[in-house]
Amino acid sequence: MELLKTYKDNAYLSQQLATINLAAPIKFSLPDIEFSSFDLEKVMTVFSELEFKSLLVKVKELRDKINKDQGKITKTEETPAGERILSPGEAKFARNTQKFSYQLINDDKKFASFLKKLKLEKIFTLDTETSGLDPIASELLGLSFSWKEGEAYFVLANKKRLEELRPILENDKIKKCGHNLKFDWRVLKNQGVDLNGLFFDTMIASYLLNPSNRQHNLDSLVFTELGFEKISKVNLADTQPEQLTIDFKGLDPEKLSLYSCEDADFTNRLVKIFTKRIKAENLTELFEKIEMPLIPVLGEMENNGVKMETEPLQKLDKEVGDKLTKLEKAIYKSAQTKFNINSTKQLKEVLFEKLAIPTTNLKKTKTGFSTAEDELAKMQDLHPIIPMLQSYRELNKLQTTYLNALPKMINPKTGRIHTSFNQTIAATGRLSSTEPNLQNIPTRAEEGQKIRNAFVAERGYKLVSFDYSQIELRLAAHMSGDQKMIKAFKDEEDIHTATAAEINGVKLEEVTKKMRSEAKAVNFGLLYGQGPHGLSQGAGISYWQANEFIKKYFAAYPSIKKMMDNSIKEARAKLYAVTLFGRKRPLPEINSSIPMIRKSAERMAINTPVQGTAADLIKMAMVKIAEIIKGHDDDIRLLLQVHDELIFEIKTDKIETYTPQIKEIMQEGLKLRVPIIVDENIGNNWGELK
DNA sequence: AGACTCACG
DNA sequence: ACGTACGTGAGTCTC
Repeated sequence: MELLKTYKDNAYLSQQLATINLAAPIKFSLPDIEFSSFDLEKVMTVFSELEFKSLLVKVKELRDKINKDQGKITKTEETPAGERILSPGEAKFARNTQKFSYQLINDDKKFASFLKKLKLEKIFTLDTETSGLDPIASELLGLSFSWKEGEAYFVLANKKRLEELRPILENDKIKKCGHNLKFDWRVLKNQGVDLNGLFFDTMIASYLLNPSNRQHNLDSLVFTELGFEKISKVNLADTQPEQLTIDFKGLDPEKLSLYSCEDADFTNRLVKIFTKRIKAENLTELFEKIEMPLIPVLGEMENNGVKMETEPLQKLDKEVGDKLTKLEKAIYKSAQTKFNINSTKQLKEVLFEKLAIPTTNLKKTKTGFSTAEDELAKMQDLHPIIPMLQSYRELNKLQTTYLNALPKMINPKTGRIHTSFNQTIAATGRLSSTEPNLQNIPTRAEEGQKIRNAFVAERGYKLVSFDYSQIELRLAAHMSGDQKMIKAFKDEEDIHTATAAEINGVKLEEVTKKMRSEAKAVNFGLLYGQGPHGLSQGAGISYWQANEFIKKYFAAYPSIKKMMDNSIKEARAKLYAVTLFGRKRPLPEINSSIPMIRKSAERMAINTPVQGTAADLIKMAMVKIAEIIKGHDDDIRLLLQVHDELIFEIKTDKIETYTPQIKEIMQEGLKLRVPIIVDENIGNNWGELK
């Protein structure tokens, strides 16, 4: 293992080190060495690159925490210098002392003997190697297998071998483990092989065990759990750091085999560790019944993709471009200077210095007064430049984030957009979507709405959406057991109108538009643990009015208040928030002595059970729906999930067949004290679904 | 890399 | 006295 000579050897680490910039030293203790964070450069020679990187991450985490804390601690309190003892697991920087038996299977004889052994196994770990990271475009180079510690096999892929492996891969009685199995599932699916029996994904296990971590990559799990430093991909392929993707194609099979076998072997070891921990944390049901079965569902959605028409976007792009050019000119004229409107730094100078727009009541950021939309709205009448800036911002966002970006994401092979649905990112249990994010396509602004029109159904099909109506509020009503709110939902009242009637003490038919919109703001805000200030912003009313509103709200719905207090109490005792399905979110800061940090954790304790249960619920529905539409992908395909809605592409004459079944699954999957209502919409494009 | 802004539920 | 709503991803500028 290569130890670092000095940080100057490594541009990345050198930059990292420069950004640390600590005000006070942090002390570190390892079994055989003690050092302060000021001495990082001196001690770096005893670490390998990966060790040192992980150390830097820890130092930065601590620095951020200390900086955050310092701002809030009063003068009388001494700021404690950070001190931290690395846990044995972290300190256990095991060196390469282990023995491995890894085999490259690259001829018929070796393959026959390997296959014989594999056939004896009822559970194993596998990993696929491809020429790239996009499962659609990539070529399958090989598969590695492991079922015993220190032993693994790498099969160099060809058609014949894949055919012989097919019965095993497709047999759902034979359990498959892996790390990020969705990728392997998609790769094999595109080779015409159905990977069945997905049993244990270490990435998902790691996520369920610690959903606040955003990184669950294999290398760092192996390092922190087993103290082993895997061969780095970069070293393997001799790739330049600036190269984004690593092409394994043409790589020496021996090297690829070693790398892949290591992946399978160590994933297999992690399976053992995480299985115990999942069980100990009572996460088995959630893991086995929801998260694991969801993998092929998401894989299918990603493979399906969604069709996009580029012509309407190009037309819109031109319109928006013209408007932007005109706005730009008008803004320069109004400011009597040319500047970069996208630079908040320059914009601030223009607004607050050159044009001297008064800054009272404006929010501040770290670098001065904010120019965010909320703040611009406050200045709206003070200068004609403001409305132009607001339009500019809206249109510019539209153009850069959507109009320019989306057409580039159309896959040339399929003519469709294939997003990634990430299952291990959001701390509450929600999915997230990347490359591109199809969960934040505009809907509110009128111009933006047009972008949805470009997402279309294939000829002969329609897009059909199913969305849970007020799902989070219904869950809050159920979980709190609040009689008034339950009754409102049972009577199928408009919940915001009902709330407005309750807090204003008027009859339902006497509720004004204003009363309803205020009530709506409170209903939403309460799910976030909002205080009077936030509500006054959200509802456009004064602080004191907002304060009164909240008081009345809790008087009308006393059990909601009780539930919120209870959520905090429970989190304080257990140090985590929990959903109806047993998903846990650790909240270690719930007992912090620093009010701001503690309050923030308290809001998470209020919000997570509601948001997280809604996420569990729709995931469960997706799994069940996938079962009924399995094998009918010519008739119906699930394309998108947007937190409380599912969007399908259904053959026109099959819509009537599937709609009631899907609705039934979504509405009846979980029995609550209130009905769950699902609304459906049909259209030729996404814009028509409302 | 971090800050800011803004799109969605 | 203080700040002040939950959860995301992406584009752009600045250092």
